[in-house]
Parts: sequence; C-alpha cells; structure tokens
Amino acid sequence: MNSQSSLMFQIQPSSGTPIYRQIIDQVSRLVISGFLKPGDELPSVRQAAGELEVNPMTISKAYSMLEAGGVLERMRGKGMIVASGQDSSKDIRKRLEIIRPILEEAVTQAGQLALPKESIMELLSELLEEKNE
Amino acid sequence: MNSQSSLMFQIQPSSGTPIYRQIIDQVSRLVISGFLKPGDELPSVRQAAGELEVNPMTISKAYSMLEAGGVLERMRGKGMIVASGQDSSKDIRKRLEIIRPILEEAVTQAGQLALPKESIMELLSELLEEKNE
Amino acid sequence: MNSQSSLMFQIQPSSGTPIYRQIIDQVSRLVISGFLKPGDELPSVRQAAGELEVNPMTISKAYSMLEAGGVLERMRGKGMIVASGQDSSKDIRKRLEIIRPILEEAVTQAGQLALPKESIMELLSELLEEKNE
Amino acid sequence: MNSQSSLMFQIQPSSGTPIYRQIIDQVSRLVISGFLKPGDELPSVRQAAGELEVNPMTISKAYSMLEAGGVLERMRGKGMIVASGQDSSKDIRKRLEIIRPILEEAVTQAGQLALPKESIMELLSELLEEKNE
DNA sequence: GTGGTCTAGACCACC
DNA sequence: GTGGTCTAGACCACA
Repeated sequence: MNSQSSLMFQIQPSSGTPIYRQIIDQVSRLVISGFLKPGDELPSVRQAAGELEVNPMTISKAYSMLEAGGVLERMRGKGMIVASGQDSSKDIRKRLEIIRPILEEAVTQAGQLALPKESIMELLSELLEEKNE
Repeated sequence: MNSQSSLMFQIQPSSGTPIYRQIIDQVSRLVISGFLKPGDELPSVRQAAGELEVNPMTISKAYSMLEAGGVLERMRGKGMIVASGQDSSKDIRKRLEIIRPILEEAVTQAGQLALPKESIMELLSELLEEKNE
Repeated sequence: MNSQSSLMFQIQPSSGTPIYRQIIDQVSRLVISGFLKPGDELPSVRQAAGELEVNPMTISKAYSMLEAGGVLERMRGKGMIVASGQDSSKDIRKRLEIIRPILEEAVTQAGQLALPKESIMELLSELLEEKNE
Repeated sequence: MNSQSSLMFQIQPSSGTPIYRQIIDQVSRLVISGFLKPGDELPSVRQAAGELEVNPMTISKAYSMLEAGGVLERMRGKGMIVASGQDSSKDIRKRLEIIRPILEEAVTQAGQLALPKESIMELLSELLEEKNE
C-alpha cells in the first residue's frame, strides 16, 4: 500500500526551482505544520524516485540535505524518519517567522510600485479566500 | 558623479535571485510607478557597474533585456533612456498585478504551514507600517 | 532476566559507527581488560537484540566476526562464550596500543586546528577526571 | 600558477571516510585555524577535481555542503570564497570544543580497557611530540 | 570562465 | 530491503 507516499510529494518537473529543492521545502513544511511527526517514516529513495519518475540520486540528495539540516534522521538499513527533535511548533509565531521574508520582499516591491497599503491588504485577503475555496 | 544613479539601484549580491534579474525588476517597477519617466536617462553601463561592483556585462545584459521588453530605448551617444511609450500606469490594478505572484507564493507557503488568515494579514500590516516609518 | 547483559553493551543508534562495529569493539575491550574472562557467557543473540532494540542479524554478525577473530567461541546449545585463549593482558602497553589510533586521529585534528600541546593535555586530563567521578 | 591549490587539499582515496567528507573536514579546519580567511578564494571545482583526480561532482558536493554550513559563499560566475562570517576564532577554547568529542571517545575506550590515567597522558604526549618533529 | 542540476549505472555498507 | 558514494557525461544559468 503506497497511496500515502504518492500523496506525500508533488513536484513540478519544469518549474524553475530544482526538484531536490521542491522536495526539501515540502518535507520541511509538512514537518513544521505537523502533518509529519517525529518518527514517521518517509518513502524510500527508490520508491519516491519511481513514483516521481526522477533519478534516485535526486531524492537521495534531498534526503541528505534534510538530514544535515536536522529535519530527518537515518535509520540504518531501514530508511529515513522525521527527526525526534522536530516537534511541530504549535507556536504560530514561530511558523509566522518562516513566511516573514517573502512578505518583506512583497512589501519592498510594493513600495517601489508606490502601492497604497489598503490595496495590498485587499489583494492578499482575496488570495487567502481563494485558497480556502 | 550622478548621485541619483547610486540611489536608483540596490542589489543584494548574495541573494538567490540573479543580479541581472534584480536590476530588471527594479527598473521596471521604478518606471511603472512613475519614479522614472519617459526620456529619463539611466546610469551608463560603466557607471552602474562601478557603483554596484558588478561585471559590466551583467548591467549590459539587463539593459538589453529591458530594451527588448520595450521599457528602455537606446539613444546613440547618450546611453539608455526610458522608452517614450512607457507611461506610468496610474491604474493601481495594473500595478497590483505585478506583486500578485509573490503574494500568491506567500499564500501557498502559509497554507502549507497551516497559518490562519488573520495572523498573516496582521504580519503584512505590521511590515507595511514599518516601511512607512 | 540477565541483568548483567543489559549492562554489558551500550550502543548509540544514531552514531556514525555502525552498530555491529560498536558491539565488536566493546566486547573486545571488555575481554582484554579482564571484565570478561575466558568461559564467561555472552547474552544470547535474541536477548541482546531485544534489549538493544536491534535486528538480531546485527548481533549475530558481530558475534560471528568476534568468533572469526578468536575472541569468542560458539558452545553448542549454550551460545557464545569468551574463548579460552583470551587472557586479559595485564600488559598495559598492549592495551595502550588499542587506543593509539584514536589518539593519533585526535592529534591530527589538533594539528589542523593549530592547538597547543598544553591545551590538549589539559582537556584530556579534565575528561579523565570527570570519568572517575 | 596553481601550486597553492595543489597544497590546499590532500585526500586519501582508499580511506574509509568518503572523499567529499575529507574535503569538508579539511576546509573547515583550515578556516577555523585561520589558514583560510574570509574572502579567500578556493580552487575551482574543475581544477580541484583535475588535481585530485576525482569526479567534479564529488568536489561540488563538498562545496555545496560547506556552503549550506555557512563556511563558504558562492560568488556567482566567479567561484567559492570563505564566508564573511567565518572569522578564525582566535579563542583557543572554541577550537578545543571541536576536538572534545574525539577525546571523550578515547576516554570511554580507555575506561573499558581499564587503563590508568598516567599511561594515556603519556601516550598522548608522545604522539604530540612526534607530530612536531 | 564559474557552479548547479540531473541522468544512468555501478558498487558498497548496513540491517 | 535500506541509503551512500562515486563516475561519466550532458545541459543550463550566471558573470
């Protein structure tokens, strides 16, 4: 039964961001948001590679960097699991810090475009509503 | 020494986005916002390269792409100027479209982090206020 | 329940060194130091595997390699015992040779870090004192 | 003139530790010890690969991980340099912390071998003297 | 010129 | 079965 794993990752092959980065970002966010909890197993390198139709090394690279970043742990002979230290921070403020940089960039761009605060807030509100639909 | 030009561009050398892209985006936004008007001269390739401590080829590439995009025009002997057709769009909606992609990305990330709408709106509001100070 | 066996081994699952190596090294040192004497029984594969929460194959592999190295002997129906030829060497110099490699590695690293002899000696001295407390 | 670069790295191809790890460790220690200072350029991937006779990807992997660890910075189109934040800590205590783990392991092994403190100290002293010769 | 990414395929160590 | 390492070779983005 591998329906879980095929749902776990989604990649856009012809996106600007490299595949291994897409995987790293997704896993990181799944862990932080609590969808993946400490001890949860990840799909094996070969399995993920097969389903995503990419080279196993690409998956392996992503896993290695997630391990280096302390997000995953290697269970020798078994596979990769979410690291024990990785409690999903229920603290919203910590998670907010993660999206702060991109919002800061948006604010910078808005400034250069001389956009009024109200318009930006309104657009963001719309986009957030669309997401929920 | 053209003091305006040294204020005109700002690049972050160790950012993820390539330098030529940073320049293109900034010039585009300055034009569309009306900071730069049709006929305004841009700093010469040499000057910009010197001040930004960047390879002249990089500036040249950015200018060429802006020219190809119809934002700038090449005046023989004078350098680059803002193209005549480039009216600053007073229409806020058009300018809003430019920051839509980055806000969409922020919304995507926020979704994966399971962040509530209110928190994001609040953070954006704070950042916009900081900007004005 | 053999309380001795649970004290006998200690493994660090997320260490760099493989589990079977950790077991081999520990048993070897315990034998050479005299903690384990010729004829002493070792915990059964199953028991050790259960207590260490490790794959029985891993224990078995370690025991087999210790047998091949002449440290252990296989007693039919009784399991593994310390080999008869294995006298604890009272000769300190022989035992010192065993920790020589790791000290050599420490010295190499210290050299690359440009650390003075005195500092290293002092740190080692502290660590040895802590151990005794 | 590449005599400098050929002196910079040394690898033992048939060592147990992977090549990319050997490079990471060496660069890290060279930076920490002050042999490499912030802004110093490293040999290019292709150059290092050629001299060490290994695949360029192996070097690239090491550089990437050093960048991820904040030791190196990527100068786009140029090459890798030592990161600006990487001041060699003149503080000996900080550098001592780096060799603490291996000394701790040595102490653990010495304990299992029932070795007296004096013998260990003496052996370390000898090894440190040999190094200086 | 620089490094980055990906592929295909091989071999190894560990459990 | 698991992941790790390395090679050879290709193509791309950036300066």
